[in-house]
Amino acid sequence: MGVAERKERHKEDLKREILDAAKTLFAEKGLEATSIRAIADKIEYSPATIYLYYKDKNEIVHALHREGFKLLVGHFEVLNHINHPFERLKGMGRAYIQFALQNPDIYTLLFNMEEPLKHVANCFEEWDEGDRAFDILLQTVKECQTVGYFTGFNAEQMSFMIWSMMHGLCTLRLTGHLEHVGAAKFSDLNLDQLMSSTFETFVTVAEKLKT
Amino acid sequence: MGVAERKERHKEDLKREILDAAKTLFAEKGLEATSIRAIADKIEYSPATIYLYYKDKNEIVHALHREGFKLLVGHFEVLNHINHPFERLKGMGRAYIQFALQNPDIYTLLFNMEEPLKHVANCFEEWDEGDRAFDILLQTVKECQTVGYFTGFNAEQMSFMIWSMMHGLCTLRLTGHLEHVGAAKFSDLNLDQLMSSTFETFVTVAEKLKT
DNA sequence: GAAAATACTGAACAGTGTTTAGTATTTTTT
DNA sequence: AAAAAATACTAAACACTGTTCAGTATTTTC
Repeated sequence: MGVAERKERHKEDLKREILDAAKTLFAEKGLEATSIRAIADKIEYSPATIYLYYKDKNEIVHALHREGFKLLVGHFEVLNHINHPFERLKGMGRAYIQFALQNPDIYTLLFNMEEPLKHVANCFEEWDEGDRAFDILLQTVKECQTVGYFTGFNAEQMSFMIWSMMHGLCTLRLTGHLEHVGAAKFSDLNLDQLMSSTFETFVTVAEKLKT
Repeated sequence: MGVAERKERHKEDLKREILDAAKTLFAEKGLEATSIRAIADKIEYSPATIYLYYKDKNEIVHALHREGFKLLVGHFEVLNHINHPFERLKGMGRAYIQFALQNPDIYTLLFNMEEPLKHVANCFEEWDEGDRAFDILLQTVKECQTVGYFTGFNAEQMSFMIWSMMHGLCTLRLTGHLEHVGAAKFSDLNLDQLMSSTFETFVTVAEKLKT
């Protein structure tokens, strides 16, 4: 049955090709501006062919959603060698910012859109990479508590607070709000510095709370 | 010239009517799902008429953008009577959350979209209500510093941090991410309670830092 | 060699934002 | 009062979108 396998492989290849084309166009022009026809053009198939491999556009978006989360978790996992939990937490913060700046559209897809998440909610069978990312944060916060950080706080709530702050910072940056307000208040600082210094402000807060 | 004035007034009325129809439909179905044709239907004019009063859809969105910021600033201004700055800051946090939950689509429009902000950047003549909202926050933080809060911190950076946290919290809530992760971690808490307690976590942090 | 399954596509449908040519109506000018 | 000009509005079209479906080659099975 080597023939069937080769065909199956080709089918998987094409599915991959569609996803890669979608990812490229998406990064170039954004989600809304990326049409099925444009994806079809890029892989040199007819638009209708796309629908033989993906149910609809949402399914493509969802596939990118899953890949995006894996990429983010990858950014976190390279920090595993850092023994001190608070140093690791700082590294995660910087990695999160870096991920958002390097993959602005994927970041928006992961955290600023409703639809892909709805799809995840309907997929019981598959492990949710998004929850895993939060678990990594939660675990790190708990470890920080064993060495005197965040004492007296609920770890889950503190993790939510940290995530909110990081997410808010990245989102305000990517939507241009940081640029808009920052230009008026910090004409000497560039935006990346402004993000960093806002993050470092939180780090200072956490260190002052240390017992 | 009474006739010309009456006509002018009618023209302003229709412009208002278009905006109100857009606002209603927008709140009902969201921005993407609100078409020019639907707005035209609601005010019982042809779609082309819309374009006699607004250059394009973006201009309608931008008009709603301006109104939204005024609404938010209004939420803040009712707190002016609170003398103690930190109590006022807490009130602002709760008002911000309330505003986001009561006007989810307007909130998204104000803080999670790029396009309306670009339009603002091109309008030099008009006072930007968005900057004013941030100024209110910044001023309050500075006042807090006079009574021992946030000592040793740069007020602008602290304000950015607070805004980021509040915005992140609201955005994660409105996109459904809080629901998604929260359901796994806090099955007993409802989402509004989860938002409140995350905010209160920050309040506790600020109080612990007080000198 | 005939039948069946596979892989793919052209054309269409219903929707979108937007433009343009044209039509009534009202106002101004002669 | 009649002609000209300005106003308010619209039907129809254009180019685009996601999506579906009938139909066509090609390949596999019998």
